[in-house]
Amino acid sequence: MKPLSGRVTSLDVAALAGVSQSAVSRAFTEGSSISEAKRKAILDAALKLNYVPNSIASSLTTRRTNMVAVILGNLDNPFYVQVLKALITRLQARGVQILTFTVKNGSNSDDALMRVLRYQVDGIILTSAQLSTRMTGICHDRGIPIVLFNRYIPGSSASGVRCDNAAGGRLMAEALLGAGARSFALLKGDPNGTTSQDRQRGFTDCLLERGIPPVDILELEGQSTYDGGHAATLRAFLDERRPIPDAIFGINDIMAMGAMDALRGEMGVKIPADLMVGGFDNIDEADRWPYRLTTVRQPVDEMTEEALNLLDLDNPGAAIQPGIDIKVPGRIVWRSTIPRPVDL
Amino acid sequence: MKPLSGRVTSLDVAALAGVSQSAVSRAFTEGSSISEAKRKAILDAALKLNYVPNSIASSLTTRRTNMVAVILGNLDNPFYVQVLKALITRLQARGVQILTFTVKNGSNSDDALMRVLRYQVDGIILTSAQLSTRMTGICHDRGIPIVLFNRYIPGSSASGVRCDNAAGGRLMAEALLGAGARSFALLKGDPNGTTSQDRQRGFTDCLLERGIPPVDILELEGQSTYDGGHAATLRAFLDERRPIPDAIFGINDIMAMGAMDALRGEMGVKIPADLMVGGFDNIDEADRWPYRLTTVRQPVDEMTEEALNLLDLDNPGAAIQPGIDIKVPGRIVWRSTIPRPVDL
DNA sequence: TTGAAAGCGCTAACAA
DNA sequence: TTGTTAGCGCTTTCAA
Repeated sequence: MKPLSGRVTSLDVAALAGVSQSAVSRAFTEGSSISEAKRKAILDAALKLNYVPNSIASSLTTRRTNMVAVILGNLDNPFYVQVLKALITRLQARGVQILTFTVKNGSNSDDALMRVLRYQVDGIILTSAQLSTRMTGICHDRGIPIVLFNRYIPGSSASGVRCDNAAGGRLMAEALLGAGARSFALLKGDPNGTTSQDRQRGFTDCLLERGIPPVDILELEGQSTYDGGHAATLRAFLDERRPIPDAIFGINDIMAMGAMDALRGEMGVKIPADLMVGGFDNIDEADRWPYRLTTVRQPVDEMTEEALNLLDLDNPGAAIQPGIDIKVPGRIVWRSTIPRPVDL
Repeated sequence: MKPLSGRVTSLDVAALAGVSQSAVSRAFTEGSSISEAKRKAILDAALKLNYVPNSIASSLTTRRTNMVAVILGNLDNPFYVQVLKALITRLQARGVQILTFTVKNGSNSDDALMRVLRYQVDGIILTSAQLSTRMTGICHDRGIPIVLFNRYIPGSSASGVRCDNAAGGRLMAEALLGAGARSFALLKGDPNGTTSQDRQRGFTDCLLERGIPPVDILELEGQSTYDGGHAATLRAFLDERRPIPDAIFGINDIMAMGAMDALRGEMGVKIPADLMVGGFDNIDEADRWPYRLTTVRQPVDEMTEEALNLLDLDNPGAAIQPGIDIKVPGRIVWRSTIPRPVDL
């Protein structure tokens, strides 16, 4: 009895093993009551027929797909690759499948969300873009937990985890001030992202509080990308011939790296001698020889862990908690782009 | 009639719109015969109820999930991130969902494949690891096309796309010879990957043919990672004090970058004055100021395009073609780690 | 163009 | 511990 072309179902296995179809189902379900002998016979038959249980079919009855959607903005930023990796690792370990989506940064994720909903995912992790209240509503009605990663929707009840971005921005301001900087450039990121906004705000607020006049904080649009950071730096200091400040803060590492390459590669600026630079994220590249970037570390592992906790995949039925907003603190990783204060 | 908690089905919509359930199904199916009036009424009702069609349920009857599995080895290599990005973009544009998997490099992907098969994916793209003939068989029996990306299984009938890695290796050997190199180091990658093997073979074969004695080709194990390339370089030239050769070829860019950082950062070697370096892949980072790496470009767009063609998602029923193996040529991208021959 | 009815492959009561 | 039976939410004949 060779496996016929196409599909082998539990019925085929049942027939070969001489049991009922439900017995087959039980043999493949953890903790189902079935005798060892029968299970073994069924597994044998299944192997012989190359039977693979159909999760799609079982999802229909169990109302669980064991799939989670991960919606990402920007895979050009290594930080989010790192996040994706961490999520995949954790989710895979739990036997959960990952439906991956990308959404252009700043654009609305409603479409992506709608498509994902059709697949009856058990949960959604969103690292990108806007989320309409209508969508939050739909997910809520359907009992699908949705977790925002490094993002929050002001006034929404969606849960999320994020780095304490504002505090991180302040940390960097303090670090730079402590190292003696008095004039600054701020490489800003995606204007729609709360993440960028918070870091920027924390940074400038702190500077202002410490008496730095607004004129001494030059704001540059870096688009959150390497190329954006590179281009903005060139434009400001080469094309527009603005004076080089004491320090530049890239709202994320990848922009800071773009700035560094522009500064050193095209303008011969020495870092940190001529100018200090600070980043945010602590991506792997920040530790490499060309950069050795002092930055604010985001604890990816803790953050992804918390995100999955919020998803609470083990408690399907559980009423979705109203907007829990977890803020994980970042901390400075000292490397060589900012002289470290000796007072430690 | 507010949307009840939980699930709204086509039946609910049918009730509200005053039509049969099958009419609702038709309203949501392209090219189904249904009157415009009815369709509009149904769509209205659906909107009112926040109805989202259940793809899981429809997959059961149509036998198509519109999901494709992408199995990846190594997201630490930016090249594969680029591949993933390209695949996501293309697949998403066609309305296909992506089930993402990672498999430890060199390990067997059977488990991942089995899990994926349960989800009745319409196709599989595999960039990683081994693939047992049993698995190829199962996929074949079930009519699931499987495409190997930059990999092939010698003697298997699985289709695939790859860069002409051997030819690329030769290209680099020629480039280095042309620039005057006579002694070499070869940073090898994953010993189980055909990709690495082919590049290495092409490289050494060419060198040998051109009269370079084997003693002048030092082989280093770089594990296909930045850290691996970095460490192997340090070990060979710093710890073991081997003489620095004229040139080093990193089987992929990320290893070459690791080597460059080790050479310049820890040993003060000048590139290309003291030693030339060649890479393979042409990842974005290779073009950046600290590296400006001369490398063999893999045409990611063409390759992913071809991969999807092989998948042939539009012809579900079509008998799976027997092992088509597409080889796309790479070409040298000249930058500054190898002096460019003037004879052009 | 429409609706009724029969499944798709599985799980989950319910009896035995 | 088992088998029987009734769905899960949809698509798809088949008649009307």
